[in-house]
Amino acid sequence: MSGDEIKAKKKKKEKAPRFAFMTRTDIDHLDDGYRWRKYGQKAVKNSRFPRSYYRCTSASCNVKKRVERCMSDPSYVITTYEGQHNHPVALNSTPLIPSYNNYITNAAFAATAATTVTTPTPPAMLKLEHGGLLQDILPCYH
DNA sequence: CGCCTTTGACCCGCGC
DNA sequence: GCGCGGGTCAAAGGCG
Repeated sequence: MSGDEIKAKKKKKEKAPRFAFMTRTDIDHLDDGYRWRKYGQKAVKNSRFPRSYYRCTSASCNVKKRVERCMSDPSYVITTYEGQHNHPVALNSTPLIPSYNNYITNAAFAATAATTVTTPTPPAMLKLEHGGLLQDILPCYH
């Protein structure tokens, strides 16, 4: 890893836009068009289920992804995106959710630029090919 | 062969 | 001052 990353993290908190949403699916690996590499797994106190940490495999892509199961409904998965992709989709295959990626970027940008909470009028529910449904979007700031 | 996954241990920041 | 939680990294192995 590069000291720059650690330096950036330690010296300066990079303003990575955080965007979280709840999805109902049995699979954690939803191909949004990008490749993710799991780099850690830790159990949360509030949840009896472990939380998974993913990171974009792209070289210049410092995007991080956090996947956790709902404490009350294990059938629901909370995905939190941190940062934005800096390179085009590496997957030449058909992305599972075309609007998915665009939606995240839009929401993240809106949350960062707009101080006031303004919902960009997103699709209420996106149908996932895996049989899941995009339930709701929540501006997660942790 | 290449790529990704998993586990453990380590480290830092903050709270009380 | 001390402790805890959360987060990250590294290495190895397995599989397609």
